Amino acid sequence: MATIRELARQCGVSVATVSRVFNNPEVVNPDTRKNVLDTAARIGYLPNESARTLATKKSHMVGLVWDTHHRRPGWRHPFLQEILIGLKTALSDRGYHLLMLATSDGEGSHDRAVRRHDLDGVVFIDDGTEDPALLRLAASGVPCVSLDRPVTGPRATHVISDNAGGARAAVHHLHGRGRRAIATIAGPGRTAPGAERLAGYRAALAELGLPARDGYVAEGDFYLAGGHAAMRRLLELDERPDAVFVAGDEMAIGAIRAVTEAGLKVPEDVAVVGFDDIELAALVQPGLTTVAQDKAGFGTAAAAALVAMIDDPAAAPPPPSVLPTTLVVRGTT
Amino acid sequence: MATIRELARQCGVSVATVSRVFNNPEVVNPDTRKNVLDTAARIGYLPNESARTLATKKSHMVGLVWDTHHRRPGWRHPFLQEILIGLKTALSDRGYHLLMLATSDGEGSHDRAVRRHDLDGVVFIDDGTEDPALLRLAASGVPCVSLDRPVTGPRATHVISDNAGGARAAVHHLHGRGRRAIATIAGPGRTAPGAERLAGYRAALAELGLPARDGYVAEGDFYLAGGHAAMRRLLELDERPDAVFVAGDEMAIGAIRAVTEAGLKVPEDVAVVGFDDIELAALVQPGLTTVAQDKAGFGTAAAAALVAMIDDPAAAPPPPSVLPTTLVVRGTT
DNA sequence: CTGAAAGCGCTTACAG
DNA sequence: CTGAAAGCGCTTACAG
Repeated sequence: MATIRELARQCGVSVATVSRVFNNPEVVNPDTRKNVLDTAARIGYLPNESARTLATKKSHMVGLVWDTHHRRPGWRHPFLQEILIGLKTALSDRGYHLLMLATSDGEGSHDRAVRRHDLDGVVFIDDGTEDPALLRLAASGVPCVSLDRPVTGPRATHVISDNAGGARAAVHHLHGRGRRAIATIAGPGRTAPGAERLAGYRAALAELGLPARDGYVAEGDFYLAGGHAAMRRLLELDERPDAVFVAGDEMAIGAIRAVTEAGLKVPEDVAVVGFDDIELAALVQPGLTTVAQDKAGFGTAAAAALVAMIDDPAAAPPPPSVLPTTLVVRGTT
Repeated sequence: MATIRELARQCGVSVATVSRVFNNPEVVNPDTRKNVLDTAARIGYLPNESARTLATKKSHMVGLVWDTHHRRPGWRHPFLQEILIGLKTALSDRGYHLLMLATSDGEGSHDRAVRRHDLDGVVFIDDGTEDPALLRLAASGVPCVSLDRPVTGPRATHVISDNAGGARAAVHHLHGRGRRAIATIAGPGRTAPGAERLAGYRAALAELGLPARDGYVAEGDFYLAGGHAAMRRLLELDERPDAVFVAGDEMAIGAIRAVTEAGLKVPEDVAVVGFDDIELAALVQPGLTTVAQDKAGFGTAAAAALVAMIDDPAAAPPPPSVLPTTLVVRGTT
């Protein structure tokens, strides 16, 4: 592979000049610039990234921490693919690559990988665990953006859906459909989406003057089986709910199954609203009414926040992005 | 950050010795080795990857080419997440990170990124397009493994499901259920899975002595809407099929919808077998009988092939991995 | 078993 | 606008 030295030789200039052509083009004479560019294209010169990183401490790579799955086996994100597309696209438009950080590597932990590779920033996808390496990272001053979970750090911010708002909209919708005995199947309280959606549910009840009955809150785990089990508990109540706001679509589908198995009908006997708007929501019969998240928005917002921090090391971290949600009404309400 | 020089100073040895401790430990005196390791841990020394890569030309990173989605908008993999988990885990166990290669970056194309970053290998996830940059890459001698698509190159191999075998099993299963008018909804002929599953279907018909009727082959696009449209065409045939092998689960779900909309029943009037065994297959009602692919197997097989090529630059590429499939019988047959 | 030295391919003050 | 030189943090023959 041609090196900068070789290119410089062929152009009859110094390596410094070649370097400037690529990094600071406006400072070099237009003619020599053109000459360098042309012969670079001709001989197939490509700057070596390791050498650049070594010299500048900028790797043009952003780490992605996802799935500490040795700890939470089977953990899945409901729309990881959409997030990755959004992230990758937005990042690459700005010249950054995404490095998927391994969890079980010999480097020990994520913060080590970040230092070893001179990563310019990192994005976490929350898996609901408290990873000390992640907290160290956020505290270390490396630009960090966390998805679905607040973080604090000198250069850390997060992007999250308007979970409470979405939950409120769901409950108001149910109320508008004439339902008054509205229960909820919540996500795990240790996750921000779980906690915030539950808070939104409660706020909506208060706004609507509906009583907050203890038994009407069943906690699930965001998975189908959890939703199924939670719904069964709800159906055994003396005052059976006539509607349920479920904090995740997978759980909602499990819940619907439980309703059907009990010989009841959705939405006639029990109306159901989910959260997420996963692909499946439109495919089940009847279609699932749900609170749609801006899936691609996670990636683009994260990339924008990251790049802002990287570009201006002195700036305060951007405020958290709160992505609006949209109620999508289908057949279950 | 502590550098090797600083660590060497603190240990009273040369940087060469420190380097050996990390790269060739058996060659250094046990006592000095221990000393180096201990003080490295104490002062938090971490070897800088860019410097290592610059010196050795090994980056310990593998590129992932996925989603040239500016060209095929909306393209999705039915089980990308499972593949990524398998890949990442297997690779990281061997000390490699995964770099997601951007498509729209300033580097132009994938083969450039590979050279710039000294990537040790690359894995492609087929999107059904012919990317010249990918062909160049495979031809260049960089270790390559392609998923779901044959490639040729001095150090290239691929991993693919036993598509024909799976298709045959599906048709034989339908035949065993007493069906004799068995149609198929095929994937795009330009993709290997599309072509091979169709070939398997035809082979099975021949084995069973069933006629191969022209109208019984409808081509879809692997997506729901395509399966729906294809099924409608099949239902309009004079000799309506009583069974259909659909080359992908999403299409199968679309096909089932078309059957239902036509006032017919699955499986009574038309039995359906899909391919993939996506999560959804177990969730629809009735459950979709389908040919399951070894989803995690893609990642682990790819990682193994890649590492084998990386570890032995002189070796011939490993033969293609053909992953066995499994028929999962549920309610649609 | 260990050290001195060259080299990997860039960038960036510093002079001019 | 351009060049000479130092430096980024490692690895690896080559001697000893």
